[in-house]
Amino acid sequence: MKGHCRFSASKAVKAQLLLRGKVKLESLNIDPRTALGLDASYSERGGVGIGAAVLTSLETLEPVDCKIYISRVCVPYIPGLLAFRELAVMAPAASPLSPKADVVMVDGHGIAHPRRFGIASHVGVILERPSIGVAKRKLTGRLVEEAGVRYVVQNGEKLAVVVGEPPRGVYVSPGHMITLEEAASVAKAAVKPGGWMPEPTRLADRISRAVKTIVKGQTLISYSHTSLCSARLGPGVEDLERPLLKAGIEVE
DNA sequence: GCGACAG
DNA sequence: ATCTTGTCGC
Repeated sequence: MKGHCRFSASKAVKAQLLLRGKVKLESLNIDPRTALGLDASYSERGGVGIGAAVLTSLETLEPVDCKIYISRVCVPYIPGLLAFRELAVMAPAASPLSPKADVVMVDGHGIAHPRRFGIASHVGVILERPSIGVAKRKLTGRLVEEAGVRYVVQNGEKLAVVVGEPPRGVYVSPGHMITLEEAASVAKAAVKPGGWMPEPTRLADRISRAVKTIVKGQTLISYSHTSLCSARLGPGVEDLERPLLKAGIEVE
């Protein structure tokens, strides 16, 4: 039987309004050497979510460690409330690695959000780590160009910097414990030559998608970085242990 | 009422 | 984000 899913959008909004008071946008004050890239994929028919956290060197832009968390999901996607859907699988994947990361980079917006509390801010506050939002599309605000730099602006506030040329570009906004300028600088430096997405979130995206094929019962042909990963399983997906082990992914 | 709408 | 066939381009 499918478990009940209770989710109140109005209560979620209230939680955001409460938690956003914790956000600090002060300077990072260091040169970050590692970033933890976060993303999630879903096997919708099974109602299963896959959260991936990839610790990435900002010197080499190569992955150095990876955690996967898989669980049933039931919260719907509602624009502005993305975090409530993704955090359930993203946070458990991220917590063991976040102490080792200088900054957390999340697929989605930071303060470039209607209530200034996108998923990257939410993650930063929860993990108490500096965080950056990297989104492929704009959620709120308008585009303004200033001195050759394009910003997302709302109510006179600069919320995000556009890195690259959309749709082959990303909107970068601070999540927590970092400034807009620093967030943009870190994200830009994490884009490989010829690439358009910063490596930490790009790697998290690729790995979570690779694991999704296993969840769907398909065979993972080969993806070199999955061997770096270890997975943990939430309630209701214990039957995935075999296929994951067979694909070379350690299960804790 | 209308347009916009991360993943 | 996911689903999904063929199709267009490097």
